[in-house]
Amino acid sequence: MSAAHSGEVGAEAIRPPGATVRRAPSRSSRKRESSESLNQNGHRVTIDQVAREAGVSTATVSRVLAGIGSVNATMAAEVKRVAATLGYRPFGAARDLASGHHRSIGVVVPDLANPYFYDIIQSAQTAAAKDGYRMLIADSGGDPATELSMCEDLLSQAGGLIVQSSRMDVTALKSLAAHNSPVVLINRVEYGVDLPHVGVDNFSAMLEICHHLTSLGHSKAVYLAGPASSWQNQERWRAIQQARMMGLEATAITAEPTIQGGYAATDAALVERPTAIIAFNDLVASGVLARLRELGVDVPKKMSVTGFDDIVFAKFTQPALTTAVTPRAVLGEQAWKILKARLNGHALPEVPLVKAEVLIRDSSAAPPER
Amino acid sequence: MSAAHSGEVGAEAIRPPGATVRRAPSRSSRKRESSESLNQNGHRVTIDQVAREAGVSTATVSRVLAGIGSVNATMAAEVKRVAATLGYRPFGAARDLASGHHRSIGVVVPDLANPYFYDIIQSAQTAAAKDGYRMLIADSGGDPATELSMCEDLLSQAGGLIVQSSRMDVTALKSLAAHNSPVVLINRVEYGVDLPHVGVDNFSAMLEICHHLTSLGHSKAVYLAGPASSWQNQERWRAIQQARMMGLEATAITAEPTIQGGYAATDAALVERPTAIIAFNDLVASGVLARLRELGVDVPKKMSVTGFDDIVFAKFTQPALTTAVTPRAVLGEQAWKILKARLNGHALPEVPLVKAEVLIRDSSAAPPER
DNA sequence: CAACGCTGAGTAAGCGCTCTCTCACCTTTG
DNA sequence: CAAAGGTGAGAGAGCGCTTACTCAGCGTTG
Repeated sequence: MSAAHSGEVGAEAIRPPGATVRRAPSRSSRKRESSESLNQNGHRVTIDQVAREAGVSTATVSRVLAGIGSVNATMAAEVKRVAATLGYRPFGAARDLASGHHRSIGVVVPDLANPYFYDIIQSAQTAAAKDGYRMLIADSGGDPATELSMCEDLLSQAGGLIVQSSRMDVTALKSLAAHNSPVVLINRVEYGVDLPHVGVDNFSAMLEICHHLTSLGHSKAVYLAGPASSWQNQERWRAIQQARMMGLEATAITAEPTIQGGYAATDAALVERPTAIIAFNDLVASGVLARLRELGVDVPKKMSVTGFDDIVFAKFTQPALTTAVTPRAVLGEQAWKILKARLNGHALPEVPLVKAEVLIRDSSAAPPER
Repeated sequence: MSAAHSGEVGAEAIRPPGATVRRAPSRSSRKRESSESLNQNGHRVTIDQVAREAGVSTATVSRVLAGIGSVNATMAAEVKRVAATLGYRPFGAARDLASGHHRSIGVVVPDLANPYFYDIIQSAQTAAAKDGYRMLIADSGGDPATELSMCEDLLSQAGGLIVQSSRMDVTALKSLAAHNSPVVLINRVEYGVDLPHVGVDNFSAMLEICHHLTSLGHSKAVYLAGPASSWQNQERWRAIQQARMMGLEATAITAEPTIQGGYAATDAALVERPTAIIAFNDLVASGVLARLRELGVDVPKKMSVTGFDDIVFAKFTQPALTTAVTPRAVLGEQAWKILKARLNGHALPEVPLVKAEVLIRDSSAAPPER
């Protein structure tokens, strides 16, 4: 261990006195480089300035602004006035550091351009905001490799995470769970991974769609499947296979879970000569509808098409889409509820899979007579 | 001013020595309450622990993890190994406080469920992430009153803000500008407010739509207008009025800027007996299309309909929508570019309004013969 | 071979808040 | 009227990092 520098007596004789003191100026010059949240003079307005100006202690300013503890009304008003005049804005990082926890949660989704996620994000954001939390969002691009590092990164900024990670591999999930991270999974149930989750009961909903189809008289369908590794896809496919007992024969063809994906996969689906096409989700179904229109295949007279999710546009496709309504706003709220309990050290609330109601619109009808 | 407490000699005699020292334990017990980012023992893993375990100083750990400065390779490897083993995750707030700036930017939009914003959010997030910034997102619900406080709130957590605030009043904007806040406005040009902005050239694009319509032979149109206070709406309407010189007579009817809004306003538009309906955006146009279909009005034979924005669904409406392609991804990137320059104290890059290309699809054609 | 860079790594001073302690000053009680 | 109990506000110790400053240990030069 080397000798102490400025604290050691002998060293003091060698160095000019006040060497340590001289650091302060260089400090402040460093800060001037960034212009974030600085006032006209290029300095950040701190709580100390407000306190000095208002003639009170920083503790009091803190109390007034946080609205906790009892403070003399006149004093409080003065503090607020000074804070407003100075344009004081608490520096979040300092607050978080002092209080020991972040006031943000992170949300990771595979594709921010997908309308499915926005209802979740919106409701989660609203719910979290009510409890004073902000929301960080990140688009993983659906890449399993970056997903974990993205989560790790967000976890250094956020108190907890809501993760919609259909693809992220189990090892990554386990690593998250192992470090005891406050993470809630959306639409993914993974046995053997100790992470709470919320999700839609995909199985029941898809079974209901199949039932709707068979009761209409369909017996041959094609399932335009989503990503093979996705839990949602697995559940939906499991339901379709189970529907064999109801007399529905189905083959699966994988498609990109997008409009383009549905559009592109339609021709291959037609080769199977089905009377119904069960799409992984509404996006895919929309693509199918567009392609069938091009091909002159009448929906629903010649072909029934079903979607999943009931995104806002499902009602306005031509014809309007028969689909399963996944209550995404509920998912967002539930996710926050669990995360909040987790952050506060409470017992995690038990939340069952959310039921999705099947909405029959105009894209499904009895199959054509043979 | 009252006398100092523990620093005063007289007081020392009264209180037991070491009174202040006793605070430490109560501190740590406070922290145990929150379970965020704590390891199995209920403690946060800090850089000190990593340093001790790896037998180096915290400075070295910091350098290794930040990847700056030169560190002995063996030492670096060991530090990384220890950090991984311990599940060390830097506490973002401490980092931000020490370095003096937040590594997040905030984005405020009036409605997260509006697909218009998806591309902006996605591209801005991607661009910012490349520079090591996270993205905080907030839904103001379009309420002008909450918008400012939401911005203020975010500014205490974020280095800067990207604001899409069609409604926020000028006073609020000025207050933001007055405090020298790093804010970039999207799709709003406000003279007299010293805040940088990026936006689409709504005027030219709408003029081009009008030109398209007049060249087709239309002379009577209805504009289904967006929010009156919105800059975008004002620009678009200004273009339509200018189109009178091209022989296009148009009246404006205000509609909610949603699918439902377009649907609901269609009947009122028809009263004017136009041959074309110019919708504020694609959402409104979709609603119009849905209502016209219900009414049995053939588009485009009996009625032309145009949208604006080219959201992903515009291509798949029936008929496919003629619209102006607003390059939203570009907007997001530009916004970040400006914000970044602002945060780094560089001169703000000059960015002109982005041109929107008009895409003629199937919802517009020559008006019916009289 | 001495004087002089370099380099790599340690030391420790804050960053701007929060919150526990502590005490001065009042208001109740016995 | 003294003792006990409240209550409001100040003091100041950190929170976990980053980074300026410092210096020991070497490799270069003249």
